[in-house]
Amino acid sequence: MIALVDCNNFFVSCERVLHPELEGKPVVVLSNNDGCVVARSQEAKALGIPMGIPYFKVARKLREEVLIALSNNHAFYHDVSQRIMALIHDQVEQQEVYSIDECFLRLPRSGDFKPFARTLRAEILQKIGVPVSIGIASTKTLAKVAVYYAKHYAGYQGVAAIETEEQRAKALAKLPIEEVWGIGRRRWAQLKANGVTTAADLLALPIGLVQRLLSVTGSRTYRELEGVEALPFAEVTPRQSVFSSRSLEVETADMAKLEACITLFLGHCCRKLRHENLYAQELSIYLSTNRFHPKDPQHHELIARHLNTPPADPR
DNA sequence: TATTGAAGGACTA
DNA sequence: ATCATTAGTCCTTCAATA
Repeated sequence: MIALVDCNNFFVSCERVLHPELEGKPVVVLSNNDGCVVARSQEAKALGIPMGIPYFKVARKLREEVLIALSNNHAFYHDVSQRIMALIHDQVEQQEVYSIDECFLRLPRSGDFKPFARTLRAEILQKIGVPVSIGIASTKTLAKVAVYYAKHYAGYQGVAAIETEEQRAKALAKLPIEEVWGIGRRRWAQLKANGVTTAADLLALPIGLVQRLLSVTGSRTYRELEGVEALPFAEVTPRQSVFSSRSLEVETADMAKLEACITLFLGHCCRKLRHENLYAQELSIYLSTNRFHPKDPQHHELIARHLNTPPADPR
């Protein structure tokens, strides 16, 4: 069996560890340049604040003190994440850290998993102060489904399991297709056009059609929803690339400014590489115009160079 | 004909 | 009218190369 531990509103929960007075209040955390909302507390979601909304659109609510906005403190969130992951790691055979706020756990084939999950959840809350939701099922994708129920129905108290065929059928019949892991905007539209609105509807399609419509990844999702593992469980996921990028505050065509940015970002990437003892095989640089102004002339360019001898120094 | 590489895109948190 | 993240993975397509 597989469990998924998913931190609730992670960035906001981290801020609440430092500022307990934010508990119960509508809080959002902003992106790097305070450009848009990247995390929302339950209360902020209830106010109808969408994910990714630009700062200026919530500015009025902030002035009226209906909503609290915080700048993001990524180094701290990273630290909290590492403490949570380490705490969990000590209690399971296998752990795959999937993102800053989620990890998959490999559990024995059979057993009574819910008491374990409830205890783990309580321990993370008590020792670190971050509330988590835990989903248990036979595949990663079904564990995601279970987490969806753990988060959306208070009755589950943060822990939901799909352990029987009846539970699986019921969970999938009620799950909107767009909530399925791996179904994004594009695939949602394609499925809707084929009359699919729930996860159960997807399984009712012939696999051939799913293969044609959604290709390799879609077929994997299909099998995973059936309860057959189609995604690898990877304890170590070697990093493939490091990145550094920013949206510039003002548009510029000034080559000197762009060069300065690129030098800065390159230095940042090199620091990351050194920190993790990695070597670069390829260097790519991209530049993009503001794609949110579609009427302006657009230009998107990526250049890539293979590096024969991995450079030891950014200069 | 099979493999490789670049470009582009979908998706995720 | 404003603003509009950042970092990452994997897959597909198509053309060039062996």
